[in-house]
Amino acid sequence: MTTPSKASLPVIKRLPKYYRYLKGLQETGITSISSRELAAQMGTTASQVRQDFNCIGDVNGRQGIGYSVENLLTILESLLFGNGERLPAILIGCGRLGKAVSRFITTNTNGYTLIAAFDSSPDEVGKTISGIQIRHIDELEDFCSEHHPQVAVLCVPREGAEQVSGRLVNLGIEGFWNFSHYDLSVPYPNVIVENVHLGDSLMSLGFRLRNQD
Amino acid sequence: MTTPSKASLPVIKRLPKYYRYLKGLQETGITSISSRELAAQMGTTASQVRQDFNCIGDVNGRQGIGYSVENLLTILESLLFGNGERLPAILIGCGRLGKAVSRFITTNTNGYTLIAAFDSSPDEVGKTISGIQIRHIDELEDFCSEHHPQVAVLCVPREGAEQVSGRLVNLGIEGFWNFSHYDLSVPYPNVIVENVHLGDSLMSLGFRLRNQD
DNA sequence: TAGATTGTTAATCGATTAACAATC
DNA sequence: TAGATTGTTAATCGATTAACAATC
Repeated sequence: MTTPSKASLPVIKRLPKYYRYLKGLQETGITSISSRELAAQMGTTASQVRQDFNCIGDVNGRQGIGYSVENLLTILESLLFGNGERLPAILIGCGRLGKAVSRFITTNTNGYTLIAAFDSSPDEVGKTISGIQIRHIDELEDFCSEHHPQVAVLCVPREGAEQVSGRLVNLGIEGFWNFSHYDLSVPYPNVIVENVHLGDSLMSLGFRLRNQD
Repeated sequence: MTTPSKASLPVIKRLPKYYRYLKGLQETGITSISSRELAAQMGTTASQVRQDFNCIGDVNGRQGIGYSVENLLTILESLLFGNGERLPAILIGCGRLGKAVSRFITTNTNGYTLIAAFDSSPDEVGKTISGIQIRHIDELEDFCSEHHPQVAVLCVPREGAEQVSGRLVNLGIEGFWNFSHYDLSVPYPNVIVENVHLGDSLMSLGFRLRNQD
């Protein structure tokens, strides 16, 4: 019996990659895979695969045979997507980028529902974006205390990002996806931020540190 | 005299954060900063700051005083942006997301110029996006061998990403910014890919490993 | 059975942090 | 000078890799 140790951040970051790769295997009808083969295909080591699997739960690997693809996917799905409920997300900023991203969220992601959109321009308020009425940013606090969105997608200009991210953190937003070219990790040290850059371009993803994995 | 050791990947990843923070200091008129204070403000340790600075070049810190903000910015700028020339970038996929991202590149990033845009739909070809005429994707090879773009921004649907990324790697593209919900690191192990995910959503940035830092 | 592969412990590697002499 | 701070070496910490008995 395994006592799954809490997965470290590097392990957690590898999980989506396992998930997508195993999903591909499942689609081609492969039902079982060894750590050695999985590692070779994914460009890592068999040791790492086994170490990783040992902290995510009861993977039930069978000596001489390998792991059940289906079983691994079930475990990874529950870790990555929880109970399958979509996280309620709100969009902040409904300009060109916000419009495209709202479409991206509603059509290309499985993990979220967009429940509201906010903008500071009176011209945009009342208009519809991906089937959702745009609200004025002043309604943010009232809306959040009533509907408790968990994720905020920031599509505001750089200058607005700092102020609005402060409000969002205070409102208990769990994570954010930030397209504002602004580094959110400085003001909120308790929030993990993944920054992605090429030159000085920045896109970052933030989430609160949870107690468990 | 310092013999700057080659910076490791974790160090490199921290550079943009130093850059942005120091830029903010410069704007408020601060000309000098100690590792201790910089670390406190950025949420790291003074040791790490000094270790990092020691591998990026001749930072010329002065005992008892600290580092010159301007000097640090100069060093970081040259590392992050090279000679200041904008990297020629091409956009693949001119749908809703592509349109927004093209705007984002031309207005919010300093490191790139968008030199071409491609789409597979004949309806889009010939139209203009952020001031650039959309070409048919079949022209990709010819265009690249003539103009040698260094970065590709992928805004195609997930299904198209694998095939087109293979073509781009063959064409010598140095880096890509990928909005296609597709993990590029599996097929190209020599390309460093930063994946950012929240649930099953994926955005990734890829770049070829260079010999030097 | 024999070959393959797991689960887990030990060894290695690398990154972060601490310490401190040098010196502004 | 005395206090502050660097540059750099040493110590610690954590993650990755190797090894191997257990066993399918």
